[in-house]
Amino acid sequence: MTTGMSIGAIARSAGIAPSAIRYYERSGLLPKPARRSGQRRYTAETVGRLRIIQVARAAGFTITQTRTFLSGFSGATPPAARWRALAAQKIEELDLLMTQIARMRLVLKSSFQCGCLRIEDCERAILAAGPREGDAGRDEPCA
Amino acid sequence: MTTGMSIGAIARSAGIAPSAIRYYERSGLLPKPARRSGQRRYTAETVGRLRIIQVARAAGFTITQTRTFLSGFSGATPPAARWRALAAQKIEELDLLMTQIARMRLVLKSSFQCGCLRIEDCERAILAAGPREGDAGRDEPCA
DNA sequence: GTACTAATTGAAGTGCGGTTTAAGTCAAGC
DNA sequence: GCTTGACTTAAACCGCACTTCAATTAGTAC
Repeated sequence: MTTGMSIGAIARSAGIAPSAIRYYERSGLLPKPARRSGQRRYTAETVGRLRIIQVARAAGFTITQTRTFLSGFSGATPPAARWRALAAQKIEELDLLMTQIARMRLVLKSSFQCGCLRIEDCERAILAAGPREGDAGRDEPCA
Repeated sequence: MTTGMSIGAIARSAGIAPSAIRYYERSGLLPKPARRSGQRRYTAETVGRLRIIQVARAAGFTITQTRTFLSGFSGATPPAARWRALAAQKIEELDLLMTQIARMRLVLKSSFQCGCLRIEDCERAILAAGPREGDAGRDEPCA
């Protein structure tokens, strides 16, 4: 604690490989940490940072987008225009993704509840609102 | 007219590259279509199939998972055990993903509304509901 | 027949997100 | 001193999901 955590320790506590952490550092997602005789020393703060990175990645951010995401918070600077645009665009993407996932979930759920779903039903269920159009409230309970 | 659609036509109408369609065929996501003098001929049905594939991919299914997903509906066969297990597991993944995306969306939204969010606030917001992080299928049997 | 376009193939290439490898450094314990 | 184990680096490698390439063929227009 007083000495800081090694890369192995922080990797274990974040459930991630040391190689990934080095890769994130190389990619500019993590700041270069202090070193003690050549070895990286991290604080607990970095664990939180790693978790955000994991969530961002799981939400579909690329490494580059995640870097922009993180740098949107840099210091006390209010989000720059570039960051704002990215955020707005990403929100739209996330909304679309959410509806698609919701539909996919519905199909998965109903398909192994009723056991009689055919692929044509699936197409209708998933594609009900079209891949682009924001159709409201057409949640079909197939089961 | 009843000659069916060319790969170029179906690619345009699905908003996807012909090369991707051939790749899907190779990967077993699409059945081998009829041929007229060597060239693939598709029906409109395949457009729907392609859309499902796109949604499945967008929801995070790999090609292999998508194949299992599609084959879960094969013929009139009720979903097999393998498919059911995949579906159950995928639903859990999707649920986790949904909550994470919702949080991410919230953070994105609030961050460019108030313009004063710091990264520590972000960590608290995103990580609020606990670090139940998704699996990456990292268990590989050494066979 | 000639030209042009869109299709065909297998093989090789690409970009992403890491992982693995090879060779070496450091601190501790025997 | 020697060994052990966790770390360091650059560079090579990997799997995925496609894309691109090169050479060829089929159909249509003139």
